[in-house]
Amino acid sequence: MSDGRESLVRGKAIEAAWRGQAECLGCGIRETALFADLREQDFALIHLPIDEIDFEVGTALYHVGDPGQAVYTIRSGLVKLVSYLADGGQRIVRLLRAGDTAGLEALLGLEYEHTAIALRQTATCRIPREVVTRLSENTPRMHAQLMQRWQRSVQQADAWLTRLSTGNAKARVARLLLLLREGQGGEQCMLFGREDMGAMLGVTTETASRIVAEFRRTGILTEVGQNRYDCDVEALTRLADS
Amino acid sequence: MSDGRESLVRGKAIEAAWRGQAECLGCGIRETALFADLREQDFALIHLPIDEIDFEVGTALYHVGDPGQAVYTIRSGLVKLVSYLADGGQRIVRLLRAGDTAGLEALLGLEYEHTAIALRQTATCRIPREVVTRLSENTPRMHAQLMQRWQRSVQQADAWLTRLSTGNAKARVARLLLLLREGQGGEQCMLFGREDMGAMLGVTTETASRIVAEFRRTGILTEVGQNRYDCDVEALTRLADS
DNA sequence: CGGGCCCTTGACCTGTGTCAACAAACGTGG
DNA sequence: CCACGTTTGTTGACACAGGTCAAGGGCCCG
Repeated sequence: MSDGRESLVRGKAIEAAWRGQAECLGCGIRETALFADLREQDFALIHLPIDEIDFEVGTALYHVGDPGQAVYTIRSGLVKLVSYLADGGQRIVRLLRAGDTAGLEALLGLEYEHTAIALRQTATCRIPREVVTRLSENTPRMHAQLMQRWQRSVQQADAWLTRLSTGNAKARVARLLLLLREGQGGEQCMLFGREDMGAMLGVTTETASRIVAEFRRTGILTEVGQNRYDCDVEALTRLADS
Repeated sequence: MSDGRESLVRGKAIEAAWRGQAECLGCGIRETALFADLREQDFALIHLPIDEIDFEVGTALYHVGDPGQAVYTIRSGLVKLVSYLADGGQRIVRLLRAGDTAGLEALLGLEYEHTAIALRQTATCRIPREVVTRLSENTPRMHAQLMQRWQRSVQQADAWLTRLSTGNAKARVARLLLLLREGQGGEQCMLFGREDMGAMLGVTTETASRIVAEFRRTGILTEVGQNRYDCDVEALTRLADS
């Protein structure tokens, strides 16, 4: 079970000291993050601490239904957004990577819509809601960035439906592999638990397992380490649109 | 075939005269629309014509790939957002109803991400991109509304995945019917072509047809007119979470 | 009245879910 | 560091939901 609530018990979030505006300004990933377009003067508007928080694999950034008090910029790692279904099952509706923003709904004063769980060791910046609100009231640059973030979320959600939840199981797995490969250069890609794969693709754990196993037998995937695979992009692309 | 491109040929969009700011101010559905929170002074910022455009059933508001020059507020009717798949098939990723906004991606200078097609006679207001841009640069009220629109899109996309693309076909149809019923009071709901139903649920036309037919035989649905059905909400709710 | 179009239904077959067993990997505590 | 229990991945057998292909019927429109 990769249930976030349980995970919180065993895992532990590591909270770093407040870095403050100087750090934000010089942040290594700022150009891809929420604060990308901000100018020096804008940072003076930050009046609340922005914490750097790391999450162990399996721990939750936040849970569905929690009051949304902050957004999170993903500095590195991988986060799944989980929706729990009426029947108790779960469905992963999106993945967030370095540069992505989690919990935008907090900016509207809403509760979080999903549970966000780290799939790998993940580094984040926790930005209090009020900080973003104040910035976006005072600079159109923040405003534009927010629109882009929202648009990206919608686009990813749509792609998730059309690419990962459509077609037969083999094609879905192929598309997922291709999606994982891009965004981490090279021909390699890192997989995760079969249960999570199933929850992303809308198939059972067994089906996910069977297909990965078959891909390995046919040489489309070659294990090069702990859940790390080398993949035959050619073959996958062919399978992806079938 | 309910292909938007063909539809444009037979259908015809009816363009009304420009109503201008006075009309917007007094618009009957403004409180639910994009301009909901605007104040009187804000309307002075509108410097381009906002056309009222009606679309016949089957005609397209815009096509995927078109340069996004405007957003559309749906005044009444029903619009499907269609994504075309690699294999030539199509998938409906969302439905827009009165008060919803279509084509928000235009505000970022992007091409339209989908093809938007009227499922019923639909009345819209076409708002040029520059109008919204200028408004949102000058009033935080526009800004807040836009955020809400984006959030709503994401939420709907996620719900589409978890409710309409998960579980067995019967449950999906049941959830679709419940979704159609809400938002048009009463126990009634209006269906559309089986092909469209299939494209929404990720099943074939035949499966959609079979299930609707079965629901009619078992009395869960009762036809009360041209594609209009009375539905047993109890039974549907039971089927929906199975 | 004739031609399409869409809905419905049947027969058949394949893909996936389900249930169950086992193996491998992992973590934990002695 | 090893032994044990737990979790996770793999595989098989089987059943069934849904896809596919094909035919027929109703309805609207020209």
